[in-house]
Amino acid sequence: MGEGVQKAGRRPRADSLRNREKLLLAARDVFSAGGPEASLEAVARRAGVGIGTLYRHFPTREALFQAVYLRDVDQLVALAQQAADGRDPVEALRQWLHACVGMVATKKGMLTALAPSVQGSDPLFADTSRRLRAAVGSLMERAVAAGRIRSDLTPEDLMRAMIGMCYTREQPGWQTTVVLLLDVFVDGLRLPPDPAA
Amino acid sequence: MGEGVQKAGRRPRADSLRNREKLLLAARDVFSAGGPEASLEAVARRAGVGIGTLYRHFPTREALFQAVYLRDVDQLVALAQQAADGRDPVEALRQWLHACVGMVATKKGMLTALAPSVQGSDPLFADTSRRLRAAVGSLMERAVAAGRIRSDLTPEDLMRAMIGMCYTREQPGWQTTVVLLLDVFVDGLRLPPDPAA
Amino acid sequence: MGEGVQKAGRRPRADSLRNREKLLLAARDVFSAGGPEASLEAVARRAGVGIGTLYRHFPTREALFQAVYLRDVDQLVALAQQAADGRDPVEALRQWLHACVGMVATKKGMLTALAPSVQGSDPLFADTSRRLRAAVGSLMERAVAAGRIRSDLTPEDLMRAMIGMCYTREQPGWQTTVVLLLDVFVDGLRLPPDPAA
Amino acid sequence: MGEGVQKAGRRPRADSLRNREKLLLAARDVFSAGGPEASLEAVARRAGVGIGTLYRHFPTREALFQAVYLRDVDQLVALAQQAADGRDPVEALRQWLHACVGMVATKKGMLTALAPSVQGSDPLFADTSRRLRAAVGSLMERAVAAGRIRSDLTPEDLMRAMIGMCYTREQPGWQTTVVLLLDVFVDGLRLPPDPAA
DNA sequence: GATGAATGAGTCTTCATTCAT
DNA sequence: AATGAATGAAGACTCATTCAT
Repeated sequence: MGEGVQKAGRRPRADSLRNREKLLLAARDVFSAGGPEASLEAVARRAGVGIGTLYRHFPTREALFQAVYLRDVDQLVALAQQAADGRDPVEALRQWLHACVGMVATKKGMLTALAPSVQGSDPLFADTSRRLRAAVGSLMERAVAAGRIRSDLTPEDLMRAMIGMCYTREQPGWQTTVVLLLDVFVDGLRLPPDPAA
Repeated sequence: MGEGVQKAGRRPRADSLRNREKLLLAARDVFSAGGPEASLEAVARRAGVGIGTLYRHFPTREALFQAVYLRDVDQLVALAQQAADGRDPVEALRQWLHACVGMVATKKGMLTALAPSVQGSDPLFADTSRRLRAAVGSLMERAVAAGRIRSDLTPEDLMRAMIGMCYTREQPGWQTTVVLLLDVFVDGLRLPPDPAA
Repeated sequence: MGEGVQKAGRRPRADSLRNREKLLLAARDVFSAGGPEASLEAVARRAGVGIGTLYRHFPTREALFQAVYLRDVDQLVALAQQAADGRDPVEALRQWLHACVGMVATKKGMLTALAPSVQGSDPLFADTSRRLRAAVGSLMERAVAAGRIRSDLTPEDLMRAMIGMCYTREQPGWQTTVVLLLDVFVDGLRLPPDPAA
Repeated sequence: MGEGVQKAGRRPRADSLRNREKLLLAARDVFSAGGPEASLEAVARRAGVGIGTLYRHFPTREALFQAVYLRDVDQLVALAQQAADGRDPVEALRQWLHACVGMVATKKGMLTALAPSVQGSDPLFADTSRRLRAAVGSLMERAVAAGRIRSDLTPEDLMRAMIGMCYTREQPGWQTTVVLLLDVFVDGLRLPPDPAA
C-alpha cells in the first residue's frame, strides 16, 4: 500500500527488495538530519540508487514517509502493550510517556511520524493511527477503571500532549524539561483517592 | 530595527508606508498558510508589490518575520500584565493560557512567532523573548508566592507547554481540546493547600 | 560633456558641485575595488548621496567612468611631457613606462581608463585619446630622430604594449615583472648605433 | 575531471554526449562574445538545452570553463613541441608566438583560458598550467643554451607578455600589430653574438 | 527494473533605471 | 536638485518529476 512496486502474484526481485531496504534506511537518516523537506535526490544518493528507483518504490513523498516510520510507531505500540502489564496503572502511563520521549530523542524523525498518525486524516496513516490509539487507550483504560485518573481525555488527547511537549526539542537537555512537563501533566490527570474506600 | 528603510529625520513617503503595511499583512497570511519557509516572492505577490520592494523594506527573511509577529507578542505580554491584577493567582494563570489559545486561533502565525521567541537564540528575538519571559514570570511568581503552585518550573517551561499543546491545532474544534489539556496541566501544577494553615 | 547637469548659463548650486566631487571620489574607490562592473548603487552609497543624484550627474556608467579617470590620464600626459625634457631619449622612454607602471599600481582603475582611451573609438574618449597620443608621440619622436629606436611603431603601439603587460597585475610583486618585460621591450626597440657616425 | 557526470563503467547515454558537446560549443561562443562573466543561462539557451542540463554536466562555472578551453591549450602545447624541433631556436620562439596569435585570433576565448592557466592558482588549472609551462620552458631553454637570448625570464614571463599584447585585439588588423610588438619583444630578448666565438 | 539524464519551474538575490516626493 | 522608493528583469542555483536507455 503506497508502494508502486509489486504487481500481484509476482515474486519481487531480490535486488528490488534490497533497494527498498536501502531506501528506507537512507530516508530515515536524511529526514532525520534535514527535516521532512529534505530532497528526495539526497535520499536516493545516500541509498546509492538512482532517483528513478526511489520513485518506482515510493511514488510520492508521503508514501516514503509512511513506510519509513511505520516500524517506529510499531515500537511505541509494543511499548504501550508491555507497560500495560503489572504495576501501578498511573505509573505505567508515566513510564510509557517517558519511553516515548526517549524514542523521540533517539529517532529524530519519530515526531514527524507521530504527528500525522495522531492528527492527520490521511488514509495512508489510518491503520497506524488505529493501532496506536488502541494501545494508548488500553493503557489509559486501566487507570480510569481503577479510579485513578480523570476519564474525560481520549487517547488522542494524551498523544497530542506528549507530541506537543516534544516539539520543544532543540536545546541541549530538552529531555529533562519534557519529562518534567509530562510529569506535571500526569499529576494533573490524577483523581484524589476515593475517601469512601 | 530590522528594516532597511528610513534614514533618521526624513518623513517616510506615503506609498512607502502603505507598502510596508501591505507587506506585513501579506506576510502574515502567507506565513500562516505556508509556514515560515514560504516563498518571499509569494509574499510580494500577495502584497501586490515588486519583489524588490519587499527586499528594500525587509532585507532578510528574519527581519520580515520579526516585524510581522512583534505586535502579536506584544499583545500577549499586555494580556499577561492584565491577568496579573486581582483575582486568584492560579486562576489568572489559567485564564492567560486560555487567552493565548484564543490568540493562536485568531492569528495563525502566532505560533511561528512564539516558538523562536521562546526557544531560539537569535538576537533579533532577544528583546521580544525577554519581555515575554518577564510577563509570564511575574504571573507565575504570584502563584508560587501564595504557595499555590510548584516552584520548579521556569516561565519558558510554561510557555513551551502552551506552545506545544497548540501545535495540535488542525482539526476543527481543536481549541476545546487544547484548553482541556492546559487545564489538566495547570491542575498538575497545583500544590495541596497547606494543612498547617 | 557627458554630464547631465548644467543648463548653459546657470551657476551650479554649491551642493551640486560638492556632490559631483564626492561622486567622483567614491567612484574611483569603488571601481578600483570592484572593477568596472561595480554597482552604481555602491558608488552612490559610498559618496553618501542618493542614487538619483548619481544619475543626474552622470546619466550613463560610461560618463561617470570617463569623468573619473580623466585626471589620471592627464597626469600621464604631464609625465610624458616632463620626461621629454633633457636626458637620453631612450632612457626617457623607459622611465616614462616605469612611471606608468607605478601609476597603474597606485590607481587600480587606471588600466580601465587607459584601455578605452587607447583602443576605443567612443567619442567620449576622443579628446583624452588625442592628448595621450600626442604626448607619447613626441616622446618617441625624439628617440627616432636621434636614430636610437625603430621608427615603425606608433604611439598607440607603445601604449598597447605597456597596457598589455600590466594586465599581468595580480600576483604580489607583479610590478617587478612588468618593469622587466618593458625593459626587454625597449631593448627590442633600439637600433644599433650608426657605425658611420 | 570537473564534470559531474559519468560514474565509472557505464556507457554514457547518446544524448548526454551530444548535449555535452553542444554545451561546450555554445560555451565557447558565449564566453568569447561576452567574456568569462557571461550568463550560464545564455550558454544553455544557445546550446538548446535546459539550464539543469548545463549544471548536471558542469556543476560550476569553472568546470565548464576548464572543459571548454582544455583542448585549446593542448593545441598550444603541441605547437610548442613541434616548434622545438629543428630550426634556429630564436626563430622557433618567434614562430611559436606568431602561432599563438593566430590561435587567439581564431578562438576568441583562448585568452580567457590562457590567463588563468598562466596567472591563476586555481587547482583546476594546475595541470594545464604545468603542461604549458613545460612546453614553453623547453622552447626557451634551447635558445638560452645556445647563448642566444637572456636567461632571466621565466616561461610565465614570456606567456604574460604574449597574452598582454593580445589583449589589444579589438581593432581590425590587430594581428599585424601584435605580431610586430612580439617581434620587438623577441628582439629585446636577444643577446649579442659571443665575440669570443 | 534500474538508472540517471533532461527539463523547467520556482527561489533567492542583486541592480539598473525610473519617478514620486 | 536631491532623495530614495518602486519596479522588474536577469542570473545563479536547486529539485521534483518524467523518460530514454
